[in-house]
Amino acid sequence: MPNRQIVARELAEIFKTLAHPDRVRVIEELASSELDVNGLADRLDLPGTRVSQHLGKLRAHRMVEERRDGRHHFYRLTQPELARWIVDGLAFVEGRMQGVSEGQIATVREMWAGST
Amino acid sequence: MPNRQIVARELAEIFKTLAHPDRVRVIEELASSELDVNGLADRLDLPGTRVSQHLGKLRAHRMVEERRDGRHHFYRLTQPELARWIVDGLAFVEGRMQGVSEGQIATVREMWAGST
DNA sequence: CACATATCTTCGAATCTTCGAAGATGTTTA
DNA sequence: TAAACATCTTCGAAGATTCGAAGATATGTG
Repeated sequence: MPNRQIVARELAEIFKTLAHPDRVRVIEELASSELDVNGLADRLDLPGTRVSQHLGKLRAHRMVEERRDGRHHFYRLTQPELARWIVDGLAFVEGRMQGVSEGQIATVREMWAGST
Repeated sequence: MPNRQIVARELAEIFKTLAHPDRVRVIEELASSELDVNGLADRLDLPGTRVSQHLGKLRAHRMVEERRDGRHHFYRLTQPELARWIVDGLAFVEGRMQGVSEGQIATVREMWAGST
């Protein structure tokens, strides 16, 4: 009856998949629009090759889906609610951050969670 | 104006802290009751020394708080809502698991989320 | 005080992750 | 077809994580 353990293992896999700042940012970008690798690389100011590697991991865990159009590979969230859930996790960030006020966190929360 | 990056970094820290099945289980145990290290070790069937190491990491990230009574160190969640948020993450587990039906996941969800 | 109990910390090996560089694949353009 | 473009995969070094074992602390007990 080790269901709890199996579920805990799966949850830990999800957390591991999200446990990199670049991947968090990728997901938050994809929350608002489908983008290709270079589109993401531009917005996040990261080398395209690195974005590709992160997408490979997100793809392996079925967190993103790919649509190819010519030489472009467009990505979108498999489950868009994932982005919202991550933003909800900000509740556990507040009070842990040096040099960033709660107001600033609220601003980011709105940018990400937001309709803006 | 790299607030988004700072916030992404903090979120990734949280995910990293949760990115181990034992720590997920520790948090879900603490959701229902305060426990000492051996109490956790018994319930999770893990060596106490390992539980202690995991608690050390959770403590470092202020996810648990310690109360000492004699030689016992009792732990509880700093923010009990954390356990609920983790359970909400199960929404992103379903469909990814081999050998465990959705009914079984639902059962675990109830055990953890639940009033039981 | 000596001893047992409860927990923490340190150490080191095995394993995993990250990241840039280089090479492979597929697509469009000239 | 050659060249440019977009992306993926592989490789290897540097760094981080995990885990048991051993040693350090602190608190009760006889």
